[in-house]
Amino acid sequence: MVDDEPQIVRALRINLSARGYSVLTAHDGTAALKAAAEGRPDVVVLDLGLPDVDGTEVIAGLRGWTSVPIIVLSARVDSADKVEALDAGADDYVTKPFGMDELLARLRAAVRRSAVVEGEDAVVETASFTVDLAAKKVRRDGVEVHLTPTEWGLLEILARNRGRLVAQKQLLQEVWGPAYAKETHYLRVYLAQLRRKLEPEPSHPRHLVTEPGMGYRFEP
Amino acid sequence: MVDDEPQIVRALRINLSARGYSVLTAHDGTAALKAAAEGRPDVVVLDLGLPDVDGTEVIAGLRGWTSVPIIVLSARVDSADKVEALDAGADDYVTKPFGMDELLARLRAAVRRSAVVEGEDAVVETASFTVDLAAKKVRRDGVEVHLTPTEWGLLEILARNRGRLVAQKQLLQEVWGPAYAKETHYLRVYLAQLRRKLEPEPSHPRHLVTEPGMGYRFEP
DNA sequence: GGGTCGCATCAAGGCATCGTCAGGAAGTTC
DNA sequence: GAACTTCCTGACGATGCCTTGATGCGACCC
Repeated sequence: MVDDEPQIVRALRINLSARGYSVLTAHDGTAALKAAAEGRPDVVVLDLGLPDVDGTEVIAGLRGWTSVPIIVLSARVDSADKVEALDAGADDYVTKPFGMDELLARLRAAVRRSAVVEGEDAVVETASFTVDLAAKKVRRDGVEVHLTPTEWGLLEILARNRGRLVAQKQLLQEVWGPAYAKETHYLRVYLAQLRRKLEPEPSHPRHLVTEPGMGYRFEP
Repeated sequence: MVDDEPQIVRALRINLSARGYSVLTAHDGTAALKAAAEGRPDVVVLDLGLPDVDGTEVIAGLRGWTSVPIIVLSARVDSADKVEALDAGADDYVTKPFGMDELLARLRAAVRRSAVVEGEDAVVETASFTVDLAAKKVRRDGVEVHLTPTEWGLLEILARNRGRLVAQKQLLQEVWGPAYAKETHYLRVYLAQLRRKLEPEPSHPRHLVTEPGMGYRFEP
């Protein structure tokens, strides 16, 4: 959050913090570039009327090394300014005075967009095997293990809830559908298959643990 | 370009065409969704006040299968409308009347952003063939292999998601359109053609791998 | 000790999905 | 208008997955 007007910085900080964002602030362009390099923000809100350097130079300075979303704030409604800032690499341009709702919505849109880009591969590791949730791959001792759709469906839910107990009913409903909530036999068959494929000692599972009477737990 | 006011459509078409854009137009939401599915635009400019369906529904309809940038045009300045449209998945929101300069700058910004996403390694190599995503060309043993548009569409998605499993539904929706999500037979036919053209042993594919019941995977 | 309940394991049949081939419709090019 | 390309569709056999039943084991209650 880059602005030289303390009251705006303050208002934004309060609003953003209340919504769970963590906020870094800077009051001029030089400090902004430094803070961005150190803090690696997920999105930048940049006021154009800074005391030291021109706003477009800050944009250019950021764009030199990062594609972080930049939302420009400005009191200037002249379209030439907007064009200049956007063409310099800004992602959005909001004129002051602005509605907090709108700024937050534009912020969400910017973050959402860049989240898609990152598409990080969430990988869950255990002592004996590795689950790549994005690629839908499982490796054991480096070699890839083939899973059937049902096996993968089960493992995926357990891995996404790793460390937590997942109820039998939930597993059945999410993998087989709402009508199968009581077919607990399916779980036994497929958990046995998963253990045979993944556990070092299938009969003494260490990662795919049964919680008798309740459900199953993935222990990383 | 989706708007029910002919004069706006006309003004935009002239301006955009003069700058080298090719423009598809639609005058209501239904036609817009159809045109987008067929024409695969690089960016969508969408007026919210359409005669048939609500604008946010058009946004939702697009977001169901594509992440194409959507710039919303609207006469409504109320911030609640902006928030609704942006949260529905729009990338930008411009209020009428708008400056053509500004709209064009926002358009450039939107296209630039999505270009960055695409700018991953443009060349994907395997042991037996090479895919050049930027040039849309495939070479095998140095010689160029001709692919039909559909074959290329499939290979492109798989190559961009190399290493990752791509669901059948996603392939069908992105290549054939949202209405074809269940025509899995198409995939079998075209994967067979791609394998025949690219794999050393088409009946034992090593790079275009089937994951039964789930989808397909490109292994570099 | 007998009975019940929940869990693990194994095996086998039915059936959904996959790969393949081929023919015809629609559109393009010359 | 003929030759060609591309796409869609149907038929067929084969693979492998899901389901289901049978059996054994341990924990717990009576």
